[in-house]
Amino acid sequence: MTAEARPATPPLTERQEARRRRILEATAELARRGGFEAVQMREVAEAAEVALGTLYRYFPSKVHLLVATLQDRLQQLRAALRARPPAGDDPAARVTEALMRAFRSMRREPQLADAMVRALTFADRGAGPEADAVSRLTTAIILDAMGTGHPTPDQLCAVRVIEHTWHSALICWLSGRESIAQVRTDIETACGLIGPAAP
Amino acid sequence: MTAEARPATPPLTERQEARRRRILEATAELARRGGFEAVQMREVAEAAEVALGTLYRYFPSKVHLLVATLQDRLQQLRAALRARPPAGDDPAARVTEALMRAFRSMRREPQLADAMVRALTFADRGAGPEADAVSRLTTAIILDAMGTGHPTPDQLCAVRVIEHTWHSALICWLSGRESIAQVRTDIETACGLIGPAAP
DNA sequence: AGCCAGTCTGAAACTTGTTCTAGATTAGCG
DNA sequence: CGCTAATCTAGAACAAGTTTCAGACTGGCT
Repeated sequence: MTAEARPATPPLTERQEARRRRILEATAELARRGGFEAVQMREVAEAAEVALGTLYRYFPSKVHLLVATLQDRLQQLRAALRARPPAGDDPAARVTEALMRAFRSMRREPQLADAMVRALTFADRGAGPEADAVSRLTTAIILDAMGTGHPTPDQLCAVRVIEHTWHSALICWLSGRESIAQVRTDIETACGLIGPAAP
Repeated sequence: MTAEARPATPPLTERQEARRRRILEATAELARRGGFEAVQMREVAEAAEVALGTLYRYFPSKVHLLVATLQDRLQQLRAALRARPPAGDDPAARVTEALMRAFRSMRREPQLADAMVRALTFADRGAGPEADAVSRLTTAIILDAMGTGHPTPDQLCAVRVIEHTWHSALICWLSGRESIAQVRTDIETACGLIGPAAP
């Protein structure tokens, strides 16, 4: 836990850390306003007071940039969930609540959500590691909510299906193809796979 | 059933039908070779012997073009499945088999699959109707495989989760984040939601 | 202090999706 | 046939992601 999730990243100086943060801030702000297309690399660079080339040094593409933003948000979300964990009786209910809370935070800033999620689904092999990190974070959030010590293989399968459902339902909602109620139903249905589980 | 799925499309002349077909052919061919990024509008136009403006008249964006290609494939797939339906004993097994056959056809041309699926997930509200058609086709394929007359609401929920899983697992596999075996497991797990069902 | 390597900046260039325009072709119709 | 509206073509032009480059700046080292 102490070994932060930064495998091969050389330590950044303070100014560099600040730059990185400014970039992520600017990205989120632009995305909040106009979604994916409003996040234009030149504008991000300008808003973050950084040269375009520098932006590309920190984040090698628009997709990387937005996926990193998502990663950021998920980390905050996970922390919030740790601070006030879902309080259902059985694991399925807790996972549902956790994901619905996540969904609510997406609904609060739909344009930002759109930008981040579209970037994630668009991420190809080039952004593999970053997308992977997001996936691992999501898994961790679900496992946190389940609360069972070490999950069985069956449970891991269920978690993967839940994750797929969460992800795809979110996309459908963002493109107006699915209602909020349906998203909830889908998540509940998928969480049914966890079963009442062992006591 | 007789009212083809062409709501507002004025009837095309023979030459126009041929152009449309040439465009879709060229798209598939380019995609097969180099995936999403190899499908460049200028190249499609040239390969289809059509002016760029015409290409855009037929398909208002690259996303539309690729989603239409996917729609095309799914129709063929559905026909193939009708011709030789999956032969499992229970609905869950049949749906699994249908989806695994679909998956196999994707594996045969991974670059093409990549292009089509990336376009689909990238489709925003602008390409809503087209993406919807793809979704309805997928649902139809699953319902075909289930074989139950009219599904219960619960079953429809299950179908939606299966669809989400299929879709998202496919993306994960395409970006190298999930193995073929995992895709199968995920689909089987999701299909478990159908249950042995009523006799 | 002086130097080196790495980093940052500003600006231009390149790529590819998308739009626009002017003129040629075509289809349908009297 | 000859007319008209729609369609098609060729090509320029525009927009935004990405790359490149020369020069300025920074941080660490002796």
